[in-house]
Amino acid sequence: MALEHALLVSLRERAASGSELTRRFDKSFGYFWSATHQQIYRTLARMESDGWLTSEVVPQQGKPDTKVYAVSPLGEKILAVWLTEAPTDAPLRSELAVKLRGASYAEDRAGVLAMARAQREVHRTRAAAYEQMLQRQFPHPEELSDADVDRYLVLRAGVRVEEGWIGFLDEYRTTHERRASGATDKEAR
Amino acid sequence: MALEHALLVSLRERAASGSELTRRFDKSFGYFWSATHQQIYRTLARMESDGWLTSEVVPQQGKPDTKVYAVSPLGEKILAVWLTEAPTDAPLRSELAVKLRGASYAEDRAGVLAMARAQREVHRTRAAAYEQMLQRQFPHPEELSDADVDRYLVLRAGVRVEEGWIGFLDEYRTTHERRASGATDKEAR
DNA sequence: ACAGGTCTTGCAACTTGTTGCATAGGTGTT
DNA sequence: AACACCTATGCAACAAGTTGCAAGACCTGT
Repeated sequence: MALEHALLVSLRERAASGSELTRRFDKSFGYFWSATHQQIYRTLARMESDGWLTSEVVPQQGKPDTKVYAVSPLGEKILAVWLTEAPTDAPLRSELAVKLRGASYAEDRAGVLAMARAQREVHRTRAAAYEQMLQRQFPHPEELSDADVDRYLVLRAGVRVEEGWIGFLDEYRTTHERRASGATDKEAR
Repeated sequence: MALEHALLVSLRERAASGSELTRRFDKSFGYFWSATHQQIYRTLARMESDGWLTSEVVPQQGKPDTKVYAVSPLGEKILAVWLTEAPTDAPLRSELAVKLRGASYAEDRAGVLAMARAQREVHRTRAAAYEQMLQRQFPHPEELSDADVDRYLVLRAGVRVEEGWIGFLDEYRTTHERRASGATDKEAR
């Protein structure tokens, strides 16, 4: 599993409570590792009982107390080791790819093409969001600290992946448009 | 869920048994949707009892009987509808991104860079495999049937995604190399 | 004939992730 | 004080995905 390690990274960036972590995993961190608050609370509890984290109850202004977790020396050690290990190759799951591959079994190819066009917009919007975050958070990429340059670079990865999808969805659309217009005679086989 | 729909697509391409589907999901189909044989057998059983599939026991030469599933009219209908719906946005989970973002908490950045280099090779190899499949299976992309052009295009998506990672991992490496050599004075902040 | 292999199907137990709901402290409004 | 409303933490039940194992069919070699 790797949620625990994602939590270690986030907590090393700054100690936090479950709800604060939930917010992070809905925003920036969540762009490459998502989790629900339930998962997070449960995992934090387990990590603490395993000695990876320490916690401290902190009273707040105008809000209920929070339980703020920090990475213990054991947790730091575990993270340091994990970081250099090869990632366990993710199970690669693209619902979009399944749909596009199955497009010829829809009643109407136009419906799938419309979905693909909408999907292209989704990716375009997401890429734009990343780019805006890059500009706002890292206006001078040459002068970043060690930890910040990695946050910067991972955002760059996000942009590239999104652009990969956009490029593909354009290829998908133009290929099918060309076929629909020019090559109606070849439709059967 | 979407394994059921992935199975519908695969079974519409050609009726098959659980073990045959397991093989497909380890190869081509598995490049964008993976599943274990257990998942597949259990899901097929449920789909049949829900009337999405029909099955037939087929004796084989030199092997135990197999239970070959085919998509029922109900299954076809369900698939046709599903194909045009927007994909439920996948939970985006990149263990590599987590590791790269946390790189500054490793004992030694060199270890993470080595891991990243190895990872680049993994993606390069995978991209090459896709390209080979493209060349072998679709030597003449202009003359493909409706179902085949989609198989072709989805492979193209695979190539693009892999190339996106390669491009990023190159950027990652050169950025850190530049920092390590030139800018040792800025290391602290 | 029987030991050893492999193929197909499948059960059981476990882990991971999701959804719905609950409790308790705090605020603000009436 | 009573009420609605918000935040933070958490329980419980469920769904999805993984791992380990095994039974039965069939082959091959001895």
